[in-house]
Amino acid sequence: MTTSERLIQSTRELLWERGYVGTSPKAILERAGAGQGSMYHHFKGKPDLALAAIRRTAEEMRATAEGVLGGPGTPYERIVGYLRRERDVLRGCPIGRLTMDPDVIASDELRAPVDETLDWLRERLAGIVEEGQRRGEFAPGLDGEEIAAAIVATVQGGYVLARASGLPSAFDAGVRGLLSLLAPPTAPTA
Amino acid sequence: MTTSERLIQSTRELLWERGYVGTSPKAILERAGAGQGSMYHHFKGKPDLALAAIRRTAEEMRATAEGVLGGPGTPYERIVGYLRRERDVLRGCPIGRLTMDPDVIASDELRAPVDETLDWLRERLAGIVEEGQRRGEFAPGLDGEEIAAAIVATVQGGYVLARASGLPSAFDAGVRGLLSLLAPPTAPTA
DNA sequence: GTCTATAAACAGATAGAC
DNA sequence: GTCTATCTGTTTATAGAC
Repeated sequence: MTTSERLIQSTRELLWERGYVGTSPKAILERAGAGQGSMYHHFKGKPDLALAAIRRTAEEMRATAEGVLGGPGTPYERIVGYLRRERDVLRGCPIGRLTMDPDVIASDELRAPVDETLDWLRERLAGIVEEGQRRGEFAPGLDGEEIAAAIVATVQGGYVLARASGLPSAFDAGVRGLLSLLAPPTAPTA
Repeated sequence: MTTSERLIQSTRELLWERGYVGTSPKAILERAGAGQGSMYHHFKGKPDLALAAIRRTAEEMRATAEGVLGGPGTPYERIVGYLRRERDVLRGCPIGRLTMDPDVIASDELRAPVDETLDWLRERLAGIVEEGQRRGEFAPGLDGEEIAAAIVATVQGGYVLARASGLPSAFDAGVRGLLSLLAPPTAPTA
């Protein structure tokens, strides 16, 4: 792996663990096994390196989600698959957590990939919900965009509950609650 | 206001704006208009002051929530009232955001008030959901604890969506989505 | 109680040798 | 391209004057 690549990977890890404000160039360099010079040769500075790292994480997250959402199954099944997919719950969402970082939110450049990723996810889910409505799986009165927003919010908020309590099961409880409300009448959970 | 009190208030503001990692004693002292000596006289250090600030914020948040949840109205109405109450959405949740702070999560002492507050809220909502079930407002098959977890998660995740996009409406969309699923059959939204 | 002085370590970046 | 100085300011805390 190239030095540039090692720097990006180390930054991704640290942004996930400690956020932007909590991550120092020194920590990145130590983890990457590189010196100051390498970082400032390949990147303009901490914000530039962080941007590259966030973009990379955003790409991967999108690909992972698409793997489930674009897979086989009915719309409801794909949504369940997305909500139930294996997650390192206590580590939180590497993209969503950046919204609590003051320096990320203060920078339109750093915020952009975060916004685009969550927006894409919401739109992708909205389309699936609407597909489910056309198939008679979900009530026709529902608003696809709003249901999608509720789904994404439940996931992001689930991380909050899990990290607060230290229990991954807190995440699952929220997901089960949402799914029990969303469950197609033809296949009730109870 | 006493110096000790000004220190706590300044810390509360900064923890909300920038989190624990992003808040320095220096910034607290400047905002409180106090010197180093005052802080180390009244508190053992940054973690001790932060703990006092977090506890205070937790108390207030609980009181605010109880004001709506313990107020008049049917269970469904009180839940709607809680979800729709005025919020500084783009500022995020002063308690929930701390779960993304590595130093808060790493400390059982700092995490405790965060955990207790969200846990209290979840239990309070669970009781209200169960009350609604007894009144025939909600489907009897639902699990109160899980629905409560979904409600809290939707709020916490709503902040994430709003801050990512810079639009408070993103929060509202998620809330509307959840409420449309939760709406009692006797009073549909559509 | 509150202030300033001092201090060791860190943050973030630049300069220039190799 | 990568490295090691070097540099300015910050972080977190202690010491001691007032």
